[in-house]
Amino acid sequence: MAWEIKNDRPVYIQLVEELELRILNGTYTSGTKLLSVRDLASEAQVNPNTMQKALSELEKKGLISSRRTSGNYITDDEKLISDLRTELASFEVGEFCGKIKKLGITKEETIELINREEF
Amino acid sequence: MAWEIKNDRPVYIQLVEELELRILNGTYTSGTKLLSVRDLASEAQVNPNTMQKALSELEKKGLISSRRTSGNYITDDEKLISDLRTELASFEVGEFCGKIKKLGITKEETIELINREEF
DNA sequence: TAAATTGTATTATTGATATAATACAATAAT
DNA sequence: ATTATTGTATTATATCAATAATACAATTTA
Repeated sequence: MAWEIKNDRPVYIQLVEELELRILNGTYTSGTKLLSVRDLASEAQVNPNTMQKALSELEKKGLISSRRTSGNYITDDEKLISDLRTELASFEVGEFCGKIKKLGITKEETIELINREEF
Repeated sequence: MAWEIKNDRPVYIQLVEELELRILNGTYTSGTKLLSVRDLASEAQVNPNTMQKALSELEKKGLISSRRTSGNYITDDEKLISDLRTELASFEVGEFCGKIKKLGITKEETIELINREEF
């Protein structure tokens, strides 16, 4: 799977975002085991330490749980996942509309632009 | 005017974005003189060196021109401003739709969410 | 003319981030 | 029982970003 890591922001932040996205959109199935730190790091072509940092952030959010010698597991709390997905969507909409509004684009123009996009 | 600088990304990048936004949306009038580096830095509560770095980025883009002992002037090329505004709007729409799509939100849901926003 | 303001450059210091290279104890796998 | 794998921790190095503190020449302002 594609890991598009850029140089414009801290790598570990981008890893957190990508991992979270994959949990929220179901790419990583609730309750299942994740690849190991080293394998994930290899896949994303980053240092294992950096991936470890990202995973520890995800554990803080309750999205994964790390079992010492077994691996990292996606949470089985599907309501948490669903709620966070809704929350993230709302956040993105708010951020986007804030930017667009500041540019002086109207709501109608915005919807027109979105209608031209492929989904 | 409000300068909302956060810690999540390089400060000078955020300054470039805010300055560019103000030029594109007309807050800073085409052809007029800008505040001095020091005054802008004071207003945004950042180091003058950081503001200077942001201004030099804007000059690269052609949005301002610096005159040695006189000050920084907003470009009088209104077509450039208009074009960049359209370009930025398209970019934001594309980025937003990409994120929303990855979350598994449909176009209809997205438009519904936007309709609830204030503009 | 004298003083203040301008953009710009320089040097130094600090903190955050990323990578590298190991290391270890506990458990899983063979 | 032995080996391999796991998350985790440590130490070191390099780079970028931000701030601080000046400095200077040219020009504008008083």
